[in-house]
Amino acid sequence: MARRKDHTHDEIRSLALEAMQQHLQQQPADTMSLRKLAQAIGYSPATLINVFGSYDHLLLSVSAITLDRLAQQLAHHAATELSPLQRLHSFGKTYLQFARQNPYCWQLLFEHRLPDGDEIPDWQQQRIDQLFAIIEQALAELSPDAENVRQAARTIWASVHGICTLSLNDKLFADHLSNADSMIESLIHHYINSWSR
Amino acid sequence: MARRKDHTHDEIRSLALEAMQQHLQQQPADTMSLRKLAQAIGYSPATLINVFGSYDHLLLSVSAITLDRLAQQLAHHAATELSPLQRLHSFGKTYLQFARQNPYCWQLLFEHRLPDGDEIPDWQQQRIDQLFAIIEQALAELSPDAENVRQAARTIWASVHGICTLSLNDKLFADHLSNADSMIESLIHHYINSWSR
DNA sequence: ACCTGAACACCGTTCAAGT
DNA sequence: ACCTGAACACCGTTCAAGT
Repeated sequence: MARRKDHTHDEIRSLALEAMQQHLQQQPADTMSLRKLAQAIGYSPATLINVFGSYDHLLLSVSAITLDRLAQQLAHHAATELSPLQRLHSFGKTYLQFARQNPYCWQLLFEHRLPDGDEIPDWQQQRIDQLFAIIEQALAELSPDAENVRQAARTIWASVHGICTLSLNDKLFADHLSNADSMIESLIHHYINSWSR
Repeated sequence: MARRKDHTHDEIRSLALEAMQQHLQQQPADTMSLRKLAQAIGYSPATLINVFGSYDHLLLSVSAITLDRLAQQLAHHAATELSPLQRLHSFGKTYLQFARQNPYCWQLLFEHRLPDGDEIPDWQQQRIDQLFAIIEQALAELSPDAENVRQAARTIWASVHGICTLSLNDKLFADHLSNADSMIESLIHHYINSWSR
């Protein structure tokens, strides 16, 4: 058949990741497949398996990019001239906004699991640690107790995350569509109000 | 081939749902399939499609049962002789415990989405409303403001849910394994502490 | 009327064979 | 060495044909 070899390994990587991300702007991950993706970039399914190891690892690479984009937006909106409390509210707002603007990337990031014994790579966890750092920094300015800060940061993140998840999946059963925003505000306001006392 | 007809429609329903639930005690939903399930109960895949409409609707029926089991446990542990605050803590604790004891049922319940335009049936939403009622009842005893109660109930539920989700998926990156418990306690304590003031 | 075998249009992955 | 066609072992769903 037609030999390709027009691209290096890394170029094929980029082509595939780009095509997948473009798909995720419109449709959920499970409407794409290795075969469709391969056809979209003009290579065979087997080539993509060669490059990424498996379709699951291809999806994991997309999630890594999503995590980077999320981290970038969060860092950008948490400008240090804001007060700690303002930064926390900004974190929640930006997190929800990102989830809304990238629903299918976001779903993939948090719902895709590697099969069986495959472990989440270290570089993926390091990315998450960076997100926690934003919250922890703000909290540290509100309370000196380090261990408390670790737990409070995780509690706030997970709570904000839960509100976003259920909001995206329409499982909040709230009256107004915009309720997730005020729920996050309410959460951060009340939690910090008591926690930082 | 061998005619079955040994069972009524409803009996086939039960057989399939039972077999799926048994599978979910050990393995995630995506390791089962319509074909395997059909074979497990001695019918053809097409029969299950006849009975449930589609494999997706079969999975939805399993989730309905899961939701009922969850509601039952929550109601059981929220005995009215406890104080409102105690009942809220009991809710969080029971919710996490259920998620831990039924990880694959729980994942299916919250991650499975019907394709495209299929709406979540009314009877499923009614089940969720019952869960909110438990929280709302406790909150109502702490504050008279009805609209506030609705939002606070949803905020607390979604937050507890988020902590459970991330804990189950090992995405909390916490030091101790038992941290989800104390995070939920922290969340409810601080939120209510400020909210009910 | 109820059930299903066979067909249909797909999957991800492997690997011998081609260039 | 790099890539892939074809094969393998699966999917969910449909429907004509059997009882």
